[in-house]
Amino acid sequence: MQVSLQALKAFESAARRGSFKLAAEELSLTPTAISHHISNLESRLNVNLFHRHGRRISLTGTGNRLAEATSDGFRKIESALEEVMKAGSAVRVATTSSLAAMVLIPSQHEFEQANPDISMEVSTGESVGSQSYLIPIRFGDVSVAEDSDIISYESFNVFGAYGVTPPSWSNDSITLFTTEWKNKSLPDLPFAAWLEKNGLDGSNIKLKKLDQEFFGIQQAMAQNGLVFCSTTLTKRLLESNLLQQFQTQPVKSDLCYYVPNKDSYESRSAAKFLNWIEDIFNP
Amino acid sequence: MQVSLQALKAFESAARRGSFKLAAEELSLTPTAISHHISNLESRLNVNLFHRHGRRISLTGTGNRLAEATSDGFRKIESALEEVMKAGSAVRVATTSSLAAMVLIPSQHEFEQANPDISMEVSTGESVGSQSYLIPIRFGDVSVAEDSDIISYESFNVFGAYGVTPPSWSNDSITLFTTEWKNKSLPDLPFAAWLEKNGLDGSNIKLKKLDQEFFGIQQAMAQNGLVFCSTTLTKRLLESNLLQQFQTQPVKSDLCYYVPNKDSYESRSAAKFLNWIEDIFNP
DNA sequence: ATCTATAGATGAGTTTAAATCATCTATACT
DNA sequence: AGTATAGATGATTTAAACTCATCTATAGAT
Repeated sequence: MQVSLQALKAFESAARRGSFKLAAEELSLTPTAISHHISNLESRLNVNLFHRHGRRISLTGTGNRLAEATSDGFRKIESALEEVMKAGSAVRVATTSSLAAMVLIPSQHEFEQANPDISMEVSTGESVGSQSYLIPIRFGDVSVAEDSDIISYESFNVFGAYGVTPPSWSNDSITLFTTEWKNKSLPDLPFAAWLEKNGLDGSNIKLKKLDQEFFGIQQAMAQNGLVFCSTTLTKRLLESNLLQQFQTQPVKSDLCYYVPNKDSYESRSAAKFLNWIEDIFNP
Repeated sequence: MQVSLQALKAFESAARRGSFKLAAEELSLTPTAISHHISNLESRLNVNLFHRHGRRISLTGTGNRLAEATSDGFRKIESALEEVMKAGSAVRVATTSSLAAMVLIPSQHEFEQANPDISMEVSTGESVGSQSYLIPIRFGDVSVAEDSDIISYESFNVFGAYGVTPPSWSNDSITLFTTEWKNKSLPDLPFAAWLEKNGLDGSNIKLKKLDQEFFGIQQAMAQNGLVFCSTTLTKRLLESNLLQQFQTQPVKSDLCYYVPNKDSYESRSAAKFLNWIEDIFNP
């Protein structure tokens, strides 16, 4: 093109503001720069774009037509840019209450410390519209998720509040918090498999079922009790000695966390977030 | 703005052509420049815009969205620019058959010689839609035209083919070509006033009426006859000795040539043309 | 009316952004 | 496997963009 885009931007701004001085302020330039741009534009186009009444200016008819087009055009470009920049400077993550409460929100600050240029936002609940640039972390059956989308295969085990005496499985009557999904299409927790793997089939265990894993965890912590739940959710609490685990072995399940179309996120902040969350899940 | 428009243009082109090399050709740059622009853009936006498969590229989802907006935006701006440039590089003039045939078309070449960067186009006829940037030169009653729009007040006189013997008004029976407008709202030619001014009231003059002035002029030239017509139309022919005038005095009329809203033409080519045509009419 | 302050124009000089060149890597096609 | 092509990267050069100093014209105030 034979006319510079910057000159057009200067013109657009001057036309919109009706003054070279104001355009200069808007673009962080000197009025001289605007004047040069516009006279350059006028001589390249062989058209007067502004009438000069001494120290006052007004658009010519041609100037007016050009101004409309340039304003529309730049506005379009700028609003798209803003969208994209938003995507680059923030990650919005939507996930289950349990993952949000037990993992994401507690480590949100840590992520932002490690990535000062990215702000992280966590949301839960159904109301999560399909906003652009939202990263959903879903919890579900491994068979419904694409292999490449899975960020964590869930294992389960029994945990207790820190300091609680290890239960003697064979003798005592034990109360264990566990989860029964509201959503019936989700696979059940592998409690039977866990009993078998740990040779505790005949134990005298009473289950208290809640519909969110983190409710059970919180109950166990509050009442010095025990909870059968995902190892992913408890990792942080184990590390900070708010929970403990015993001699029992974890069992795999058919449950996993996954991000639908994980590879379709090309914003660098999304990529950083996904790497970071996978690192947390699979250290 | 924190991203350069040139980088966006480079991106737009690369996105549209699907190749840095092709974009470089389109923008008359090196592929290196495109590459720099795009990686600069990507790091400023914190978003990958292209997938790199070795030496092949493809848009990311974000890239695609941005490309749509930038393409639309730049297209809008560029098409307006083209319009304006057309206005700057050409003048389109619409006028009466007589003015076109006797004045504008004969001096078209001269104008283009004097203004090599401007191409001039002359059109006549009713079909002239209200195209943008068309300059109409109308012929009409001085009372319907704005004073400032008038480029020529018409005077009338009798002219003859060059070399024809001057008529002896008192003795001979003389045939005179003249004009009777098809359009009845136009004032008649000031023939009676001319007779009076030149003291020829009683002369033996036979009028042959045609509906375009230049028909009369051509007839007079072809038949070594006489024509009563506008001095504007004949000036060129007088100068080139194809017509001559006699001892008679010209008379003013109520007719004029004018350009509606003459001052609204701000393209420099239009301004040059208008100056030039006024110079021709009023030397 | 005259004076002052302000907006813009103009030309020369400076700065920074943008383009190129040279070099390197990866891949598609013989 | 070998060659040619597209793109990446870093250093260097170039040209466009911006500013500064100066000047003009006008709007508003005294």
